[in-house]
Amino acid sequence: MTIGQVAKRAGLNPSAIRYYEASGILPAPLRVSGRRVYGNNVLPLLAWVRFLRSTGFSIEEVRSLSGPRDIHFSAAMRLRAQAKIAELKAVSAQANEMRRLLKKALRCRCLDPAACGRAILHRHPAGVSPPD
Amino acid sequence: MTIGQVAKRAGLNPSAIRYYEASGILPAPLRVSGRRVYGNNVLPLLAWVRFLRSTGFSIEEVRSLSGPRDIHFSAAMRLRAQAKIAELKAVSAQANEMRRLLKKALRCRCLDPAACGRAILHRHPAGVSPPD
DNA sequence: TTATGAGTTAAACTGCGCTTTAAGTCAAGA
DNA sequence: TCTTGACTTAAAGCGCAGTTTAACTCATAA
Repeated sequence: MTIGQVAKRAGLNPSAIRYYEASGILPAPLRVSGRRVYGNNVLPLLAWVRFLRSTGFSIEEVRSLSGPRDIHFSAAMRLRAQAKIAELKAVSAQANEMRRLLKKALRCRCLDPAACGRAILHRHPAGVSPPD
Repeated sequence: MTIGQVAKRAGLNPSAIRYYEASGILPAPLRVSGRRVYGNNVLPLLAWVRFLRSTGFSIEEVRSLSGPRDIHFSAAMRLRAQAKIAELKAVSAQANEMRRLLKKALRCRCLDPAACGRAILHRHPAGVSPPD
């Protein structure tokens, strides 16, 4: 497959695929007269990368996770994955809390944003130091 | 209060406060010999802005929400807030799904990341088109 | 043969939300 | 008077994850 075909099938831009290769998270494929030629095996790999990216792993993290090719979930990866799981839990909790507060704000009809801020943020979230 | 004092009490940098003012989400305060002088009323307002920002509203959205000063939750704002609530719900659900998949990946010990991707992504998340 | 379309590279650009920098102003304290 | 420290501005910089651009190559179809 050409890079364009891979891109289409993976739901990515060719530029993203080149970028992944340059970032070292995608192995350099064969070249035929200068052009990249991929086998089918690149598709699950790209799906895997997309999964990790959408899960919140940075490019750097994805790279560091793909160390020795023969051991998939190395100890290091397991650690990182566990950390990321905790992170995702926090993200979800934060989103839920913010949702709760926004709903509360929606129910409130005070005329003064400042006062409303005071009211809504009374039980203050995420490092907001409440006004005195 | 000077901008430095406001910044300290609001838990922000002076530059962020100036940035908010330049972005039109914070009213321009009085000037005394060129320097900004704030009243206490700016603190709940900043708390409010911080709350909206931490909830995921962009600067642009925060601006668009602070339209007519006398009506706090305008119809437009309620709409936007409702949209954001749905968004937050999706964020939370997505985080939970990713967490589920990562946990699944942690339990798996296959040797081939590609095959693992296939296995884990079998019930595919978030726009990942599964490899054939 | 020539045009077309898809590929190649390095380098610059994007968007967001600030932060940092450079150069200047100002009031108060020593 | 001089210094200090906090402020002022406009403009540039940052980090991330790609995208876009410019200039080029190449195989294929007309």
